[in-house]
Amino acid sequence: MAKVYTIHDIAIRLNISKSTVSRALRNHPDVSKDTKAAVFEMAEKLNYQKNILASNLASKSTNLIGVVIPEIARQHFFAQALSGIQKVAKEKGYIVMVCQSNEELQEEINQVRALVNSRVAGLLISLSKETDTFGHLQEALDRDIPVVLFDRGTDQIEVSQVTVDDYKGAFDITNHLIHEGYDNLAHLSGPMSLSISQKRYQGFIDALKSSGKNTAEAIVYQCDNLSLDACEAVDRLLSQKKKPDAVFCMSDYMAIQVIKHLKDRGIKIPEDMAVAGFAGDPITELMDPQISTVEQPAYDIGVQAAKRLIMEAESDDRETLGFINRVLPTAIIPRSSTVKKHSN
Amino acid sequence: MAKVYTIHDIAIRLNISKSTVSRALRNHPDVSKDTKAAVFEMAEKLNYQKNILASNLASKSTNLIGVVIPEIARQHFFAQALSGIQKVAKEKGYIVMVCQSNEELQEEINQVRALVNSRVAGLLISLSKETDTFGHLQEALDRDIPVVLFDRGTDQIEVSQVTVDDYKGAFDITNHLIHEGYDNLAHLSGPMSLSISQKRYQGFIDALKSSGKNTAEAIVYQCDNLSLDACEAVDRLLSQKKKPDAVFCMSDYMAIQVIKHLKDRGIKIPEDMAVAGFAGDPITELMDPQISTVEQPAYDIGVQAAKRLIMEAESDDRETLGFINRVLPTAIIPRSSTVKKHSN
DNA sequence: TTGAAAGCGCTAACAA
DNA sequence: TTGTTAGCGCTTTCAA
Repeated sequence: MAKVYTIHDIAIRLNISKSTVSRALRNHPDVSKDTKAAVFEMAEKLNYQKNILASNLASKSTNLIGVVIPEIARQHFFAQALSGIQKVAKEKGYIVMVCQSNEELQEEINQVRALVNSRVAGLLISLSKETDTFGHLQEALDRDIPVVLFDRGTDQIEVSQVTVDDYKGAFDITNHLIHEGYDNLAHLSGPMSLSISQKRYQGFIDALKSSGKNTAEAIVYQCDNLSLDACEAVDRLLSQKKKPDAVFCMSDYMAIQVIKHLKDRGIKIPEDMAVAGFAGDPITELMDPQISTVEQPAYDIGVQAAKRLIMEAESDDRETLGFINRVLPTAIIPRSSTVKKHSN
Repeated sequence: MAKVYTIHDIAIRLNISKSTVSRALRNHPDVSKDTKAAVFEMAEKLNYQKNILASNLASKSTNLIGVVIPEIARQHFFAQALSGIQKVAKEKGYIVMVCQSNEELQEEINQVRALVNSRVAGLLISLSKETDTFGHLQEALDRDIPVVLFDRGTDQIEVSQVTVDDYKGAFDITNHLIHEGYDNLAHLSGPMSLSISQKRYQGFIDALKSSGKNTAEAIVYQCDNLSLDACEAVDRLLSQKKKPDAVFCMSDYMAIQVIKHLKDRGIKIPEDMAVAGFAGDPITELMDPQISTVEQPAYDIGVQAAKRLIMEAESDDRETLGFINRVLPTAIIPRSSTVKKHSN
């Protein structure tokens, strides 16, 4: 096993003190150019690598950012956001630790605790669908660890948040449906515990209202389980007395599944039923038909959330820094799953 | 800011020594039941959380597992494998740090270095497509940090590996194509720097051979860029003098894109051209047509790789432990993208 | 500009 | 079974 050198080894060899080596390595201004040069050279020569544990322990701070997301599989959004986070983290010299809550509150709590115990510099969290209590976040804040919520936020606790305009996205895509001539709209919503579900639902409802539709009759099927049983959902849609001619799904993955089941039953899309999703997953463009969706700036959400977190982590006056609540724009992408071929 | 208690605080309050508290907390056998109870009670009362940095520094070991994967977006496989890793890690009390290399060698090196500097207990790596040098892995090994390669391995360095039977999967799916009556097969391979590309390619070739086909004529289009330009690939396929009637793509994502472009040109699948993928991404089942693919035990790869890594990390005699080279089975899933409706 | 010394919070001999 | 002591490798006063 290769010997691991420490600042002590460098100090001995250079006949200077540990402290000077430590300073030199961190590019402290109070170290002469020559000493620095010598230290760096020796460090290079010995292939010295700073012991981060010791460094963090002594300085009482880490360069770790903890990220907790619900689930990474099947969610292109989170993969993208993560890339954004990692890009910023890298630029600023932080290391990212990613954990999944699997949409479970208890797991989210465990992960946050573990991260807090690892003395992370800050926490980036997208809430699980079960999260209706926020003590675990408060614990982090109490320990002076900043928390920034991204995509899935809440107004139950005061922290910075970077989200997307879910309401407007839903409103716009619903409007698009209406303008395409669909008359009897349905919505497959997510669990109402999630703020994004609520906002998308509200956007849907308000778009109906603003077009003078009777929202009482609007068909809404709430899928508490995000990986819905599309088969059942489709059954429900088709068994309505007044069959819907368009359905707005709260996620792209839902839309994909719904489309499959509709096609299996010989239902033409969009002629017999239009289907729209939400998220802007690139896969929607590769489907047949291509799926209309609401694009989210996933990467950018990650970037902004991470930037803000680091700003809060490095601030010496968090009090006056306050919190931000950034809402990034969404954009609808109309495609053939909602646009009839000869309908214009 | 909430006060953070240490073992010192507990010791003072209980009028015992720090060491006893430390032992009690770790459930050391040499501590009386009563003392333990008292310590745990006080720890609970003060909401004591062990400082992992200090603990790790003193014990010269961490409970961190570093994972480096090429890219998480668009790769259901890695998301799944990650879940398997996290499950095992959690069971055994480890924390997982995930990094992406973005298929770049330099980035992979950086991540490995960062992880090594964080004194991880072990490294789980799936090589980037550019990785053709292994000094960074050797550095980790030299520091006595075990490395286990998963999915994307190499025989250039001696470490444990958990992979999948890429060769057989490719062989079987090609055979399936042949048995379905396709005659002129093409293969869209990945970069040959990747062992998985090589093996899948070889499986394809050998299956042709074993059926007495002329492999010299086999159409192979190598996509060095994993996110291939499907449009171009399809062009190439269609411009062959002897147009292929089936194409085996080295990934599901490739297959999805190829299918889209074929359909755009009015080519019927599988009548005019059959398309098969590789990976077993659940999305393949939701596509139209459903895509034949080769299933990989993604979650299980993660589980096995993590178990092995932890075994190596916790072993006090790595020498005699040696290395393993576990190859998990693949299974082909024939679906309608390769099975003609009335073809049996 | 440099060094000495104390200490971050914990673990781990060694003694008692 | 418990306490004492000495670190782990670094940062950070305080003095020089």
